[in-house]
Amino acid sequence: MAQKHSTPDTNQTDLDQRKASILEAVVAEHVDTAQPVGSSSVAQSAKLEVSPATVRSEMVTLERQGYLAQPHTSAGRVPTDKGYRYFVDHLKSGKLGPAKQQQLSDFFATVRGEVEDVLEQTSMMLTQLTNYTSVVLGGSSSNAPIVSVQLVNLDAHHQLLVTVFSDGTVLKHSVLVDFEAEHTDVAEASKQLNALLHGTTISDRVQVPSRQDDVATMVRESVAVLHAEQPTREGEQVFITGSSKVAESIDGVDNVRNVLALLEQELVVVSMIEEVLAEDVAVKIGSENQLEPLASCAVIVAPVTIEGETIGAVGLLGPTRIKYSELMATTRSVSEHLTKHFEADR
Amino acid sequence: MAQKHSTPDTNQTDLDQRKASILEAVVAEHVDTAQPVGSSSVAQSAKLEVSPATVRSEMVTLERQGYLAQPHTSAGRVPTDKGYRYFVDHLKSGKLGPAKQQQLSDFFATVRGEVEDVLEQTSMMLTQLTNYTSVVLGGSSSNAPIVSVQLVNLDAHHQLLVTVFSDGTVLKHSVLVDFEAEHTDVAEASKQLNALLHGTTISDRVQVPSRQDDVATMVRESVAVLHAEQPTREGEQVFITGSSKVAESIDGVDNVRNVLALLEQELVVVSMIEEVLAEDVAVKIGSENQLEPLASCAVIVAPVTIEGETIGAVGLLGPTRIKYSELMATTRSVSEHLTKHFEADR
DNA sequence: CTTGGCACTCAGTAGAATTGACTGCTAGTG
DNA sequence: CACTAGCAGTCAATTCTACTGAGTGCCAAG
Repeated sequence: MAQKHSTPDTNQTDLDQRKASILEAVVAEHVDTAQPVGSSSVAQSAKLEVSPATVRSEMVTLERQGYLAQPHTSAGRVPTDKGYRYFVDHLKSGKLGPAKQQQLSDFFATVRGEVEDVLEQTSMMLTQLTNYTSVVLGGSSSNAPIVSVQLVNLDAHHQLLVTVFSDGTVLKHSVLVDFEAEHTDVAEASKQLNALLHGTTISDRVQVPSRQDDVATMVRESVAVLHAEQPTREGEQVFITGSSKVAESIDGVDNVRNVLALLEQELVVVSMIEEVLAEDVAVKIGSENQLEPLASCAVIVAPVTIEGETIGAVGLLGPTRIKYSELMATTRSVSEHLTKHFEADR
Repeated sequence: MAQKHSTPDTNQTDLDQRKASILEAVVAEHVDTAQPVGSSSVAQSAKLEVSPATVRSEMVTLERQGYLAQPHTSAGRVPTDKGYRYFVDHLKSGKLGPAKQQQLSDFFATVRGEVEDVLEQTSMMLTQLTNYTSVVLGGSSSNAPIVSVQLVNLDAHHQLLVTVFSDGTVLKHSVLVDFEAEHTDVAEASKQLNALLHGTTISDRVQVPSRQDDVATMVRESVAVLHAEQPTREGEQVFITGSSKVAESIDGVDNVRNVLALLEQELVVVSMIEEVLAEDVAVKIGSENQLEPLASCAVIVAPVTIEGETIGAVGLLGPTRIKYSELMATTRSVSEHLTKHFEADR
């Protein structure tokens, strides 16, 4: 069998040179026009000098193999998710246009301020640059050691616990007590808390005093409320920009609604991004996404690392019909810039 | 002239009893069906027992006066913005269904945590309750006096200034110095800052030491960076929930996009809400909104006050075609609950 | 002033005819 | 055997036509 046909019919991961070119041409044109593309236009555009008829027969096998699909009999072909996947996998990493490269450099040269602000502005910039929805993730603080803890009196029954972590994150929690707290006691509790917690992380457990006086009570309360932080992944920072772009790039009102609803659930977004990162895959196409509403979307993600450790991520969300090469380059570049930016800060 | 016609033709603010009923009926049915409403259905639904023909002639004058409009000759009538305005102005304040009332009470009975969290959850609840986009605004911190200031060492050149305000707001700023800061110096600077700033507000100007030693420099830097906060309205908290509802309630992809884009610019939203509050009007209908993209939207806003002072706002955004009575009651109720909630905290 | 009646208007719908961009197939060619 | 030209077939999209029906404006009579 395999000798009879020059192209074996098993599910192979590599395609004929010509088939690959045809697939590439189909992707390119469909990304461009949003229309199904026919054999004749492929025959013209692809480097191969063959007749439309030949292209057609190739497309038939590409369709059988699942790389292309036909909306209906008399229409042209459209890439399937698998088709895009092949295209992406065999993409030689494109580079960024010099104009955009410049724009990026300029941005990172001028941006400054708190980490949150930088991340948010990066997200905005990315949206503006690509015209798609952008997601930027900042790492959770739960691993950083505590640098300072302070209990502040708001009123007699009402204290505020302010915790500063070594990475600059600040967390606040209110602490309520059922006695009238003296200023001096609050100060003392603050001191003890510092001694107790300095250098520990939020997941470390510490020995709290069991005495029943006011100071000890406040210390116990404070530690408890801080440790309660753990399970809820507070401190994860998510910046989603350009949700409105969903409305113009995704079609179908229902789709738009579902994707927007999804974006509103930030936790879902975070876990989605993390899943993608964990698999060390930078692109998820259509149904490759676990989340049903994203069946018509493509997600591009790149990690932000410091000293080899992933501390965040940069993501883009668009329809499957996007310029993968360009957007992947952009995303990669932004993540690299961010990495460099944070390393310079240390 | 005025004697001949019982209804003078000048632009009066009050309508004939019967015209009012007709307008009301048109609004009611159009809100319900989203369709233009015809004379006969009005004749049936309105309390008045008149023939469709009579209704028709009344509708002609209502249209001439600008309360109604016809999409095209052979269609029914649709309320104009002015029509809705009249309807809203003459609405006797409706009340909330007992089910929703219960739901609200339950929510506020169980909600707790930081102010931000309460506001955010309120926004979510409001969206869930109404199925429209909800905006909740928390007051700016710039007016609250400072309770505590602390300078924390992150590394040698890198300090973090943590400021706590009497209302529980916490602000952080990084402070960079070009010398290696001693731990003891940082502690001393922290102490001086506290002495200097405790009790002042962010807009108060204070005397800073002019000495050139390390401690004084850090103090100066810190005060400067804190006071720089002023112009940018940091500390305003905006919680926008249910943006995805825009996609289902507003029609026209372009409209959806524009409204979403607007919501993304939080500053714009804030100023919009503030404008509405300043005029002490709770509802803006269609073109009454200054912002062009909102021409097909209605905005309902209610203030949240503590001791007579406005510290925030609760808002709803939907199409002009909404149940004003119910939603206004809901918004009012939520704002009252919030007000009570925060007063109880004091 | 109100009403029933009537002619008129016009968006929306349904069906038929047409178009045109495709394909799949087949027979022919180097 | 790979390729191609040509042709018949398919089917969404478009256009046209006729029709329907909700709703109006107007008028004449009560």
